[in-house]
Amino acid sequence: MAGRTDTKTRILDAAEKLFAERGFSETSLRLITSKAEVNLASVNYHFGSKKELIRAVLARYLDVFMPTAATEIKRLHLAPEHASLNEIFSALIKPLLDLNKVRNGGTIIFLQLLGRGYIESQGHLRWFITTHYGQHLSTFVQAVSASAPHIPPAEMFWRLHFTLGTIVFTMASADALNEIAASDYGEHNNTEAIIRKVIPYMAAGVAVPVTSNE
Amino acid sequence: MAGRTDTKTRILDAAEKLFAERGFSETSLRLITSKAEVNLASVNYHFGSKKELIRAVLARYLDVFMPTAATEIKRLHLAPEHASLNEIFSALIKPLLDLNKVRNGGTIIFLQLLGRGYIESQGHLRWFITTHYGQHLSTFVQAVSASAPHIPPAEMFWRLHFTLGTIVFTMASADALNEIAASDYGEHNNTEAIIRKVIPYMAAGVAVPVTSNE
DNA sequence: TCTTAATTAAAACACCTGTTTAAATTAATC
DNA sequence: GATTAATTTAAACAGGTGTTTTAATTAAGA
Repeated sequence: MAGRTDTKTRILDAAEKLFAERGFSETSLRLITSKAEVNLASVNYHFGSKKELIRAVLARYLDVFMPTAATEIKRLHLAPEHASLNEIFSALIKPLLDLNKVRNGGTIIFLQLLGRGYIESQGHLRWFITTHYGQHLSTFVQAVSASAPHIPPAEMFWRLHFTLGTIVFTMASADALNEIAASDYGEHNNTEAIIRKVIPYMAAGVAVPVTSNE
Repeated sequence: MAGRTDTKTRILDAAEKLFAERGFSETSLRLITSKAEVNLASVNYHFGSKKELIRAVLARYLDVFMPTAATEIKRLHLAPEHASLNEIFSALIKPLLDLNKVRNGGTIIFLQLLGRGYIESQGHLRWFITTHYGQHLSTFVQAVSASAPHIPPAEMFWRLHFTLGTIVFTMASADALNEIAASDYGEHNNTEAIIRKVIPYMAAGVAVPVTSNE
């Protein structure tokens, strides 16, 4: 290995921030490399293509988040009583907030990347995540299902995606919403506060009894 | 007026479909005009710019949806008893499904456009909607607040945006989710079925008591 | 019908995109 | 210290973008 050994890291750091706040296709390699203060061609040299850079950015977070999240969920399973939905969702708070230790603003960056990826990539990210982290994912789904046994699997499938939409859309607009909330209600929430607001909302929605609509 | 009088309409029809399924920045004017079978320059001639075309596409739906939605909400207010959250949200079903009469697949196109707009436009759409349709919007917010008086205004602000995220993200991924649901659970849902699934979820989340998290 | 205005059409414009090339430079190995 | 490999650099490439221009065509008004 040679050269300033952190060129790859500089690119990843600059890219994830820009991707999170403006989206993948709205972020050019020239913008990334100028913010990272590296040469344009270094992206293709180190990552091969922009698409693979996007994958690398996401993987750097998923590789940290997924295992620790799954561990937390399994820890809940060991408890004598079944955990409540609120507890299960809350078990994700620590893994999420730990991403702030990995990098400044890591939590919200990760959630924003997730949202951008789901919406922009037309299913590619969904496929990538389920094939690479399917084990961890089903641990989570099983825990939720066990905690809300009155919800049939197909209905649970939809509700968990509602949940994903709730958190991901919220985080994508978090900055804008926070500004409005601050000026209209004098509130000032950080990422953790927003997560703690959204969990009861999601838990209630996931568990609400299925009714044949009037 | 002269020429094939429906050039503007042809552009709008082609644009909204492409915008909804691939996003605004991923859709080029050349793709739009080729699908619409009109000349490239006609977009700038009739709309001035791509940005104004986007606005026109959204306005064509909002101008139909917003008034009828507000009318439905007001009708609920006239009832002797306060409407439940489920009833309020359900009051939006008819205005939404009526968009299918305006154009084939109008309902899902509108919701997808809304989601794309909120996420891609970095607050521009939010500003546009609140300034142009603020009256209708606050009618809705008031109805919801009256139906869940135990939720403080600031909390309600957040929960209604959670709700927006839920529906909008769901619709943006509706096609992909439907495919998975069909292959994994043998389900086949149309737009209305998904809307009817999501309403109880949202209503439960909006109304859940506020708790100081453990 | 003739004239004027509105619309359509083809081409070019200026700029931005991701990627590749080939030379210069830096680091590692013998 | 010489040689080899890894990395960085500047430049060019090929293609796509929204927009503008200029001329041809079509419709409308006198």
